[in-house]
Amino acid sequence: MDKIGLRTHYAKEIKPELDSEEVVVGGWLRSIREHGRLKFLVLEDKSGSIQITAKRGDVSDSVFENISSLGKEWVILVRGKVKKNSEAPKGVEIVPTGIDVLSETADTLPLDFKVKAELDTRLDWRVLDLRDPKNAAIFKVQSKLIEEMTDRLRMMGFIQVFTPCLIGAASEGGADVFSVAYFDKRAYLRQDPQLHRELLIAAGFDKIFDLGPSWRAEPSHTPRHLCEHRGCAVELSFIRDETDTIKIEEELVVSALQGVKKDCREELELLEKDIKIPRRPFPELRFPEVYDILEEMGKKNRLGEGLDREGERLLGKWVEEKYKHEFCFVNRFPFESKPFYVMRVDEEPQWARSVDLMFKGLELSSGGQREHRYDKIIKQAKEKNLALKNIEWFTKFFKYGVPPMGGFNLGIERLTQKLLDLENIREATPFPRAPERLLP
RNA sequence: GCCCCGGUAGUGUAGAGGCCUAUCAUCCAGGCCUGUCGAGCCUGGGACUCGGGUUCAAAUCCCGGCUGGGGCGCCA
Repeated sequence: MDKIGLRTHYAKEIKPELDSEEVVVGGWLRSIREHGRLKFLVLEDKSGSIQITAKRGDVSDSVFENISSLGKEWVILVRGKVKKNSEAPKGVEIVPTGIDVLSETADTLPLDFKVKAELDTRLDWRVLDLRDPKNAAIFKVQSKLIEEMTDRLRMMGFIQVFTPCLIGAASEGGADVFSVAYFDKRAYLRQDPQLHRELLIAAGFDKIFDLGPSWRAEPSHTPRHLCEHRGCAVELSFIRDETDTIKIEEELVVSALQGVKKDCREELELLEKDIKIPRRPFPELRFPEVYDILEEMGKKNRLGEGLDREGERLLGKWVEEKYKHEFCFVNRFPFESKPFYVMRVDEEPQWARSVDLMFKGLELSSGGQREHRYDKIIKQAKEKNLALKNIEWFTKFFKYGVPPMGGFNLGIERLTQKLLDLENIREATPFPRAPERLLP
């Protein structure tokens, strides 16, 4: 491809070996340091930063004087000559022959790299906030996580599908849904791509994944909830039981972490994080033993109860102490606490083949084996007091040949948050949607 | 949805009825400086969330609004 764009090099590509070469770099002006007859600029682009050095006499008077009129975060294009210099930060700098201003800023910036602003303020000014390489690094890591998981899935024979975000009937009950006007009808934003994945399995797709958003209309004021989040949602058929989905999920998580550890060195350094690759297999805890563990730790539970926040934390702590592991699967949740479509253990119907993946005491995903037998689905829907008519669009297909299947939906933002120990999940999405935040 | 806590220059803070003409850092403007490292020094600029109330006196106490955070529920 022919050379396109205004630049000849990215900042990172300016190396001492290019000494004396004419280059053009472009980016944001991060710092201006004036020392009378000597002025330093730091220009940063997506690749990194490079120092621009102007000595009176070494550069033209107009370039020299012009530097004083520039401001932080202006977008500039610098033409100049590369100079190898051991006194420069990376052993190299650029002596400018011309500086073009592409864009200026208002007087005072609403954020300041030197002062740690509150998250809410940062999010109000998110675009500027993301210019801090530390904040941008989060999304380079996130991109890698997704890349590794989807590469791995494709390697294992999964194909990517898109299931609808707009649905005609609120699917699961439980979580509240957003409703939207749909011509003269009411539609809902999906809470989970779950049911349509099952239908594709019923169609014979065998191994699929959907990477996309889900919405929850819950006014959750916590550092781990968003109103809009993304999931890597996997579904596969002809499984022996829910432990097959566990194996796939484990594989994905380990691959993702290995990829980040290998390819995100600079980002992890900026974020001051070290990735521990989890030992396999991950511990798997099952109900009702989970009750015993919690009781051992001083928490009483009612039979039929799932995990609450305290339970999650205690379990995380227990696994950390007992197995020295940050991950664990929790299996065989009480059917009482799960939706109608899960598969129960036939011999012990109070327990479901429902699996959560926990990471550092937080639920990362939900899944397990789904009920594929029509009669059972109908029976379970009745038990949950669902109006059969409302779910007929889904259940009717199970009369026509559906194999055993299972899957899970792994929360991308939660994985990112826990992996990087971010205090708030809102830091793990560029433009978070929370009960009080719909802009920018 | 329930409970708890907060809101002071652009940003982050100090402040606990009169010591507030409001602290400090950063920021912005101007000045000095030939090797800085998100420089340093000097001068200047910039704020009490809004509306009521109590009091001789309110950033400070009380009530309400707006707004943000946290805990729980629910969940990815």
